[in-house]
Amino acid sequence: MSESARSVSEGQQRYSPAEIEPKWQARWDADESLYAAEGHDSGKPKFYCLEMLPYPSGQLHMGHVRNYAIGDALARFMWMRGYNVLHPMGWDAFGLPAENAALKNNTPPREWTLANIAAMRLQMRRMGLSYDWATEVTTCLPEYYRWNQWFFLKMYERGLAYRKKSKVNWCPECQTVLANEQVIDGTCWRHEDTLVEQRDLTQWFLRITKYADELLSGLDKLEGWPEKVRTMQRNWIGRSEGTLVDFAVDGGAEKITVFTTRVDTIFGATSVQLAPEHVVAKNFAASNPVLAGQIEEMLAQQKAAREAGDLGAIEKHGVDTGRFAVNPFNSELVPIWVANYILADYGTGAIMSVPAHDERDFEFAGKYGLGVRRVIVPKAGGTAEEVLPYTADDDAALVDSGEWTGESSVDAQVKMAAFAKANGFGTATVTYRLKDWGVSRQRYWGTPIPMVYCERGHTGVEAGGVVPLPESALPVVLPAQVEITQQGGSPLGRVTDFMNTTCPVCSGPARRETDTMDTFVDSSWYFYRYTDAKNTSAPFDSAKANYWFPIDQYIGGVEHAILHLIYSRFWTKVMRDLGLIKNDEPAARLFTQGMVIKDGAKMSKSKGNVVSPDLMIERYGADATRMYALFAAPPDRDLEWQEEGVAGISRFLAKVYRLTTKYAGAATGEKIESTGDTALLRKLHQTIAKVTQDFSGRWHFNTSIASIMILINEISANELAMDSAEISSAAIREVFRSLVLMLAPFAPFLAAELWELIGGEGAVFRVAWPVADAELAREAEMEIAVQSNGKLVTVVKVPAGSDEATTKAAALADAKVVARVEGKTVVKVIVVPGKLVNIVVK
RNA sequence: GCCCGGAUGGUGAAAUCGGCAGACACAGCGGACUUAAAAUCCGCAGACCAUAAACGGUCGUGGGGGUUCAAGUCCCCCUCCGGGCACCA
Repeated sequence: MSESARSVSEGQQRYSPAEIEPKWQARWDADESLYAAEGHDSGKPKFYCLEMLPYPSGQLHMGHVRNYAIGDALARFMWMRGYNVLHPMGWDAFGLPAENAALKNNTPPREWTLANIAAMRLQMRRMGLSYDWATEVTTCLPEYYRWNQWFFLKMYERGLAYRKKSKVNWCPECQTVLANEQVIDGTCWRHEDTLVEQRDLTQWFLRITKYADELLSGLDKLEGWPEKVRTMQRNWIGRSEGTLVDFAVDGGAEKITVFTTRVDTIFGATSVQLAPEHVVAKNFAASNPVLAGQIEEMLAQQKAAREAGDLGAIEKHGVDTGRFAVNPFNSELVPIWVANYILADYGTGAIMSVPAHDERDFEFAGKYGLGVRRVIVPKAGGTAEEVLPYTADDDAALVDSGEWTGESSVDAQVKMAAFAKANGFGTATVTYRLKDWGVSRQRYWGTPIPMVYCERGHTGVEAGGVVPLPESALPVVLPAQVEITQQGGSPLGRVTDFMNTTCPVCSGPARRETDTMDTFVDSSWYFYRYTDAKNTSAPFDSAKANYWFPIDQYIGGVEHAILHLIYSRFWTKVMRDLGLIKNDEPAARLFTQGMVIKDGAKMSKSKGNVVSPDLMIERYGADATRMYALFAAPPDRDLEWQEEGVAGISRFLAKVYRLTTKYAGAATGEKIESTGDTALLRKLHQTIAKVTQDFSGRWHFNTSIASIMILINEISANELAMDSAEISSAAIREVFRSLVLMLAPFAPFLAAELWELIGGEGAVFRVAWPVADAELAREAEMEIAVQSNGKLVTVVKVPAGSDEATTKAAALADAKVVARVEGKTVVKVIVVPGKLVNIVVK
């Protein structure tokens, strides 16, 4: 007789996830309707639960497992609470790794990607994740990316997509352009050791800056988003109110427009500073070889510093051009300098330098002996010689500033801007740090940009000019047979069949745009497609999107706080303005989970501390693996992966299994109420209350699971009482039924198995969530801490609901309290009913 | 430099509204069961002091100060760690 056969014969089958999980997975896989969302007419409130879609690398990692365990627990809970839940999954399937793999393995990117998707979909099914696969979205398929192209054309029509030549970030490793958002500390977001170069290229941009103000003000309303993410986006948008002021160049026709946030200090300006790239600086240099050389040197130094990754470390320096500018407020001549710390791409690339009231200007003036002129003083004690630079603008007033002398700084900022405007030499303005989104990528594995260049040109289009394709020409399909190289621009440029086409307007020869779109375009609107994934005539049906949106809960890593989460907010606003949707923001609530750490560092291949989810599933089962991911730390904090902990959860599940199977027979028992029931039912209802509360509030599933463990410990401690019928079978039935239901969001396989064993009807995660009965949950006795002067003396028991007088009397009657208080004067007694008594003595 | 987080036993953590600090687990130790081990079950477990034992005492939530009958929790100052932004005019 075999080992396992004997244990079965004893009626004590052991918990075996290796048998339970594949069995249920097969049943679930066979039932397409199991996790399908219902229609708008379901009569239930809707709940859109979404986890960020993964890049199909081929392997789920623990970060994914954690992310999906959180989302899955929530989705299942919401089903059980009677919601119509949309819980979809998809693949962010374009991107460079597929091209790298193609180079390495000689596999076409499409094949490699689709194989990875199949592998990861299977892993997700093994995890028991409740996705509606009928709505699956794969961004690298033409059914999806044709709508990227469609949106691109819509944006082009509205001037939101445009082409311009500019300095762009170039990653030599990726051999492509990067958006500003993809440059981290001067390096590529995919290659932290690769410094990004600046190149002059003609590229496609999306006009995200048009929505800068709305993207910023909308953050205030996103109360369901972490403050951290909102702050990061605010900083990224970098709105700054100020004034543009034109300084005429003395002895020249040119003018220099400076941007300042402190126009009230303009009477203190003692120089104008230009970025080395500034056009006026270049013009001066044209007739001044010495200056030209100095500017050249400055640019070279900046380039070197950028390549060393430490732009901030170069010392501020500048050169006097020998020319002067006219301050339009007082007609004073101030010297024009070129300085290395002036940024060409912020504001106008030119500033007025006011050493008395700006830290950097003060430092710079000190170095070169430029004038320092105080024009702002504190309102209170304005005559005091406070230390310069004095940079405050609240409770500050102007001095030596002509007709504005005596004005407050804040008022003067408004009035002087208005004056400049009235006199035609300036205006109030708003500047942003946010730049338009460069979306051209010189890579193969991405969405082709639906534009052609008409070679001969036709009316309104010069030779080689841009012509948008008509919608009927979509999708522009990526050619399949492409030689992938990482040199010499987009691989599409070498596919002549693709390249050579005809102009849709004049039918003359034309060549296609060979750049592809940034993959962040794909992920900017994918969650709308889930609501209508099979639509072949539109990106989605507006009625469907309007029913489901906004996303009720979006869950993902904080690393997307700027990139994906700002692009997708932008896309939502564009789609709203196209009349496709009604919502202003994609997600009402956002949750950013912590990282998964091992041995003190984020899990990564390079650190060699990766723990494979497959291995964990093999050793402990999917239920134990996902439950551990929820138990080891609250979801917003970093989680240290300790395999012993997974083993611990596995032991807990085994205990649940043993006890539930042992008492499964109680389901058919007679219905007698017993006095032994009270304590066990009390613990049950306390547990239901706790777990329910955690779901609706802060998602501290670690404490939910802890409270279920306490319940199991209590059940285990009552085994004798249950065996001897001191506890009724009705109570036993209720306890196990609720226990299994509470387990369903965390350990769905085991819950399904046990639900069947105890005779439950239907799918366990569609059964109504148990409701806590406050009456049953109430303790009969309360433990009251008794303190003397705030120090614990003893704990006394009083009947539940005892009033203040009773509680106080019980505390004062305690022998230890009497001994402590004896011989001292009781100053006062503080009673917190149900909690504590504090006797203050002298 | 600026802006967010965070710091609690050997470890992960709990304490949700200012009210018994360390729930629940991991690792550990002791015991039961076993020829033995695994598994399982029972028990111990913040530090220090005291004690034959029991009862006990003192300290304790990064450091310092404050408010309060009462502080991990509130206020002020500081240290360290993680993250974001940064010559942004």
